[in-house]
Amino acid sequence: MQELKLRKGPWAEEEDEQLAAAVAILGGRKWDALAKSSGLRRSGKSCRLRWMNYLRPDLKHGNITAEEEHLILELHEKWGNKWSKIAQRLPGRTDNEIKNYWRSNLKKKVLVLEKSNNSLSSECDTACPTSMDGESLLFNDGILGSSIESCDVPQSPYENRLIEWMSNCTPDITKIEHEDESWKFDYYHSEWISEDCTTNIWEFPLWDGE
DNA sequence: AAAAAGCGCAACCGCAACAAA
DNA sequence: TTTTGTTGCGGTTGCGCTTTT
Repeated sequence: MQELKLRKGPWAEEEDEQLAAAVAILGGRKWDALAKSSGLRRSGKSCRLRWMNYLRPDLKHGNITAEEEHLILELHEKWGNKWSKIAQRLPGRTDNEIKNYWRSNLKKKVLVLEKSNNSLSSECDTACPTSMDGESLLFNDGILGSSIESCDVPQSPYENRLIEWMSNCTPDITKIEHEDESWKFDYYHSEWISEDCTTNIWEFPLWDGE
């Protein structure tokens, strides 16, 4: 008996309904069995992915907020590309969503800022303060914006919009180090906080003792 | 106005870890 | 203990839409 060829590519609305019904009855486990018994011509793997990344009722379907962006940055700095681990700290967000967001937004943002910092440090040394009272303040968005303006470096419209966006958005990406490593800079409130500070601004703890 | 480039996102692929037989 | 099947993860791709030239 020849098996029906499995479907690939975008999911149709009927398939979504069929999958949701199957999960309601069989539960979100045993994806292979679910795929077969539901009549969907999809692999269990594909069903799982569709459910986890799109159909799950507890998913958020809006834009990533500034708080979430900040948390992603913090956690990515700490854990690297451990997207599923990062996603666990952002309820309603999927690893795929965070991964895509990082690739399309934050990575570029970080690279541009790093690149800007490098060029500024060589071309506009006087415009970029590098230290303040024992703290190594490499740059922040205000300094970056004004420094770039003060430099005679040609910019494309795209760069101008990017810089404008970076200047307006909060929190920004900065690289600030405190001489006491147990202190972290709270980008959201723009202040230094102690790592063992009991007042946590986040719904979820950033440091889990690892 | 049209072509090219950029972007965002859903989905696929390969691999490793885990569980069951 | 080994084999086989399933699940979960991270990287990558493809496609449609938007923006730029």
